[in-house]
Amino acid sequence: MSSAATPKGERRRQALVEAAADLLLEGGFDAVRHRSVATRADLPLASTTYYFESLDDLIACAVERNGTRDLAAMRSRVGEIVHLPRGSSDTADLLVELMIGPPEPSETDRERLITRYERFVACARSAALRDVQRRLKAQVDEALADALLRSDRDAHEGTLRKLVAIVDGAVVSSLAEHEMDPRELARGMLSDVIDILAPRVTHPAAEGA
Amino acid sequence: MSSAATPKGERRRQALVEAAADLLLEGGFDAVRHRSVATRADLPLASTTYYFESLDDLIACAVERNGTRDLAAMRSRVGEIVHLPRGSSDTADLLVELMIGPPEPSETDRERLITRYERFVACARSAALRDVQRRLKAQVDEALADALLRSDRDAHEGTLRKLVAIVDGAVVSSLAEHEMDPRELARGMLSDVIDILAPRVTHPAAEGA
Amino acid sequence: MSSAATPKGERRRQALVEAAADLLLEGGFDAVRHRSVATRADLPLASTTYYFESLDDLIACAVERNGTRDLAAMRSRVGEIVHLPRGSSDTADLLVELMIGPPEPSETDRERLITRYERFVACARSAALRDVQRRLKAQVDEALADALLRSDRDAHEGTLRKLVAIVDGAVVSSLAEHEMDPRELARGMLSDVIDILAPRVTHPAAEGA
Amino acid sequence: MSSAATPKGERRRQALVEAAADLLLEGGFDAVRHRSVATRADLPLASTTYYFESLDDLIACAVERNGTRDLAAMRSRVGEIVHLPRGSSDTADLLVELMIGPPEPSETDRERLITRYERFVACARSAALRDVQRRLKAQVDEALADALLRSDRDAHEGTLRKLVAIVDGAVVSSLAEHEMDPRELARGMLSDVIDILAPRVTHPAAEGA
DNA sequence: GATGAATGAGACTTCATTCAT
DNA sequence: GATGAATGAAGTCTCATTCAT
Repeated sequence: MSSAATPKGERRRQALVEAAADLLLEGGFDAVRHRSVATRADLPLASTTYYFESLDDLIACAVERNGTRDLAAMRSRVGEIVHLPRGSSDTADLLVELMIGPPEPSETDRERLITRYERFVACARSAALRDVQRRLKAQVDEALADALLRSDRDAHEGTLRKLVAIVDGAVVSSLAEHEMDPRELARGMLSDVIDILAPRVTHPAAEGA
Repeated sequence: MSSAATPKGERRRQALVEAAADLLLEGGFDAVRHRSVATRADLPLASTTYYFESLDDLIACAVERNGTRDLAAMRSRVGEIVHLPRGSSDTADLLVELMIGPPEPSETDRERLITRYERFVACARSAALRDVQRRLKAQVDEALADALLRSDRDAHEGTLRKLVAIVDGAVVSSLAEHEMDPRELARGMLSDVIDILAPRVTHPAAEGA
Repeated sequence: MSSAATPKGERRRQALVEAAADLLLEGGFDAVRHRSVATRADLPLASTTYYFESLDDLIACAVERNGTRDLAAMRSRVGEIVHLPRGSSDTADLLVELMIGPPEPSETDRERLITRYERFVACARSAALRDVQRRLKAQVDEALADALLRSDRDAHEGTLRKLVAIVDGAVVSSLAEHEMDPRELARGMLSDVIDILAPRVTHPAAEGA
Repeated sequence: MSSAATPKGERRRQALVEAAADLLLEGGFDAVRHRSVATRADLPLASTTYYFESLDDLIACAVERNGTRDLAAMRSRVGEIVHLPRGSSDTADLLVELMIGPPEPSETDRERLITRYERFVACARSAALRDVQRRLKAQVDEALADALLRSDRDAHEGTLRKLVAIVDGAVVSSLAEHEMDPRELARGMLSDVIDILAPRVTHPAAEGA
């Protein structure tokens, strides 16, 4: 039996989380309802309250799921990049690549991005989501540090945080302007700063060269 | 009679927008309902559908109102600052002061900040809000440029945009961590970058000195 | 227009109260639900929450309605009795007649009686019902005093209260024994006591004779 | 092992009855649910339907349990009273003491009282509860007769029943008026009647003295 | 122009009971 | 024998919107 590893109950619970997470991506928080989740998961309506204390509880799980997916996507991008970038513009590219994803994003990619910042902002009014986010943030920070500070352990973590903030700010700006590509915006914003800061971050040797 | 200029209908419409904007600040989008708005404005329930095509329409107006309030607050802070900052850390202080507001913020200040980023993010799924935001953004950018590029018209607008992005990114991060002060976070992130970029932005003479 | 006296809204509200009151009679508190009331009144489900703050509110109104009906029935029995009873057993008969109703009671009569004591007991756990009951009790006491102390204003009200308590106690006992007629039980219990007390209550002259 | 006498199944069954009886005291019939009972008894949810045909069945058992507790409390009060009361007011005191309990009642005492009359009234609509009540009533009557007619076997049982009815009626009245003490009310109501009836009931000799 | 009245749709949740194990 | 899992039915209540006046 292939399901031996995960008992049926847990599988169903996860199906609901998955369904809720998908709805979250597609339609935001307002799209997550007992009914919509149950229908999407092809499970009875009452299963949503059977497996979760409340809808807020289910939503928190879905948010975490999407955060984890987001993180996994980021990590898989880290894995795909074998060689560290040499020049400064490559550093911008790399960070953008990791945080935002590939160019010519699919609709899903865009939704994933929107959902990430919806999550950040939703934390402002929800203690439960703040808990979720705290856990996620630690892992994301670690993944990014792994990828970008790998070759230079002395580089300021603080500098990385600034670059991340620039990207976050760029993306948030781009969300409000449909026609603007968040990658381009973020890349443009990063480049100048990186020209000055990044060498010290990732390529101390490059400066000496 | 001061109300002679604005006919009753318009005054009522504005009262509803005002009420909805307040609710938006206090409780986010979910708090804005026909009934809650009408009650808050002390007007009949049906007036909310009489003066607005739909709840979404009313919400869009309320979002714009809050954006305008936010902008006005920013402008009034610009007016309060007589002397331009001298050093680089002052530039960070100034930008933070303008974008985030005074230290030891009131609950209202915090709500205003949350609401701003809720607005940004909500634009991602609402074309109507994007329209609103486009109009607002132009004015905010102008106000910030006025204040910060006043003494150096040649300075890159692009650089200002980067600094703004850093603050936006910092604030978005801080929303998810209740205990973290967005001002401190933003100031810290700005300072290093400004050490390098800002002199060219606001104080070209300072470098020569 | 025959409805000029009571506007439509009020008529509907009353129809709901009436429906709820009937359900209360027929099935007790558990039978009063939004759906059952709306169906019975042949009105939309949402009307129950439109006209009443909550189901408890509606129930309180229905309880009051039944109390008022009960009182009206009692008063009409007072009206039917032209001559005061002469002898002691007549006093028992009279009180029983007034408080319990005619012999060979219809099913409705029995339900009315049950509902009365359900009301008393429900007050123990519901402050809202206590308020209702306070109002009703005053009127019932007055009606009974009117009927029984009419000819002897000096008679102790306290004595009447004791007789009422005996009837109440008798009825409560009879509720638990289907086969026992509350009238018989109450009458039997009253007679002995009345032999001694009642003359002083209603027929002081009789003693002198 | 004290539990050897009662097999596990029976012990669990009783634990459920106990839990349901407690809930009945604390919150009335509405508080008794499969889930609340199981949780309170710290037993699996399904045990409630495993050991009982239905919730109504479980409730009937709980009602009986509370009736038995009530009876036991009454009997223990009988046991505490060594000397019979001398005067008539003592008879009122005694009956009140036995039926209602000690002055300055605890919250639990009050709940016990409420629950007793909830039981009486609930019988009106439930044949199952009437069966329960029939059994209980016989025992209560016997206990009261034991205590009050002990010294005078010839005294009318009917008279006792009247006194009991007065107390029942007084308590039912007091349930609807939170601020009124059922003991005071019952005592007041009894005293006059007892002045006349009670001597013949409990102390024929006392009169001669 | 304005609004009180109204309601269909759907929200979240509870719960008695069944059933496979 | 026991129980974890499950769910259909129904509960209370909210709400955007319509419409007659």
